[in-house]
Amino acid sequence: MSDIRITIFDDNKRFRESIALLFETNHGFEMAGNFPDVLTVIEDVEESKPDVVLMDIDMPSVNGIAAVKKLREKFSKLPIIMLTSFDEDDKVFQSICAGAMGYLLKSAQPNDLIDAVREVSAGGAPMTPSIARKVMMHFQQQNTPAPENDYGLSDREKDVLAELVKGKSLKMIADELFVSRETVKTHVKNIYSKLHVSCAAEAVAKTLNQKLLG
Amino acid sequence: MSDIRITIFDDNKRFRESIALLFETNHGFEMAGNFPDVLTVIEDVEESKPDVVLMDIDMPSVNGIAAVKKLREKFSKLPIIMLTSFDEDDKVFQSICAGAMGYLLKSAQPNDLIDAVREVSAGGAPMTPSIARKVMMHFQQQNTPAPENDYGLSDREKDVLAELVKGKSLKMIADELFVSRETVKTHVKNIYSKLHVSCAAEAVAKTLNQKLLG
DNA sequence: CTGTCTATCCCCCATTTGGGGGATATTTAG
DNA sequence: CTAAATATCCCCCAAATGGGGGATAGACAG
Repeated sequence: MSDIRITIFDDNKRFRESIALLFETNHGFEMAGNFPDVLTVIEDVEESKPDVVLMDIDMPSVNGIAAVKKLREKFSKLPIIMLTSFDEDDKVFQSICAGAMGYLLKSAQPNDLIDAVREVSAGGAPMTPSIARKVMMHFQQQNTPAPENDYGLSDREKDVLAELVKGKSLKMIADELFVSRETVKTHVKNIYSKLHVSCAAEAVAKTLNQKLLG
Repeated sequence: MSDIRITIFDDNKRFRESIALLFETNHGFEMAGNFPDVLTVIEDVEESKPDVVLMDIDMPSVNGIAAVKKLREKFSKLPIIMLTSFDEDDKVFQSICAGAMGYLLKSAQPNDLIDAVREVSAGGAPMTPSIARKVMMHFQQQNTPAPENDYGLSDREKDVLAELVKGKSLKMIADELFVSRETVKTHVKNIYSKLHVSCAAEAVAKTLNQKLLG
């Protein structure tokens, strides 16, 4: 097994040097590159050909999150670990969405860093427990149907709404549900009134955005 | 600091006993309950009052995922760690969506189990690296706009589509964009044709479901 | 029993939508 | 330069939508 090649982007020279020292004195790792900014991040990565990128989240001038986005577009599978001094929720989430696979505090122990790099290059996603929990919570929220927030829609109204979401016309819905078009129309009117919307498109948008249906 | 109380649900008696032994012989832990099935999971948890629940994902009769859902509804903050013999993607995802906070293989080392319980009760989300990665990937997909999948919509068409998603009528869109209603209509026609849909509601559904707009 | 909620149906009718034609100007690509 | 996209606008017209009104029957609660 060949060494894991690491490229780091961080504006702090001291920190870059400690990292370089850390990985060069450990077997199985090799520094590939070492840059103070992300102005030419794509080229830097192309030339240094790292297996793992370490990216400072807070850099003056161009910020690390934007750099992650760029890298993700160009190198879709390159593992990136974000480094930050503080536990800043917002930025961490933005990084994750931008495509970073891991997230660590700079204050982490050298051993944790080493483990994280190993883990990410083996297909894992190293992160601090508190971040992991936040990601999970967010994930759950996104994937659960409605809590109790159905605006008091009746079962039948939900049936109709489900068909509306599929793009069906009143007539098609009437056929699907074996009732007259007029009945569907009444349900639709009531749905609009309960959801406080005034047309099908808006109802569909609200339904999907708020995950009103299971 | 008081002990961390643990309740386990697993149909395998041997396994339950090993777990009990493991936690009883380690300082800082205490077995609260020990059940072979989840038939009365709510009552079991109410009575044993655990800080952490260990739940086998594959149990005969009633399955562990459904049990997690029930628990999550009743005890919204109780940390649950899923245990499984194999790395079954589907079930793991279902568990996560159901509200489990952690996920481990039964073949994990005793030490890992202990760490996981500590971590989850401290607000973390212990899971194997490969699961962490999958969660992250899924998370990213859900939170990124469209890759290249915009069906060849032009910029202007995206503008119009964005207004449609807001539930605006053709006339309103025309005013928003300072063009005539006819222009909007043409754009809408082209959008329908590019998205292969035939009405506003369907276009909105497709747009939101596939996150076609940033 | 009475009232409310729900699902079902009906009518009228103005407005909107969507499908079918075109047309022109500008920009982009080959 | 020529062709393809793109953005803008126009007309016709059938069909659908949405807003208003009202009605009946069953279920369920107080």
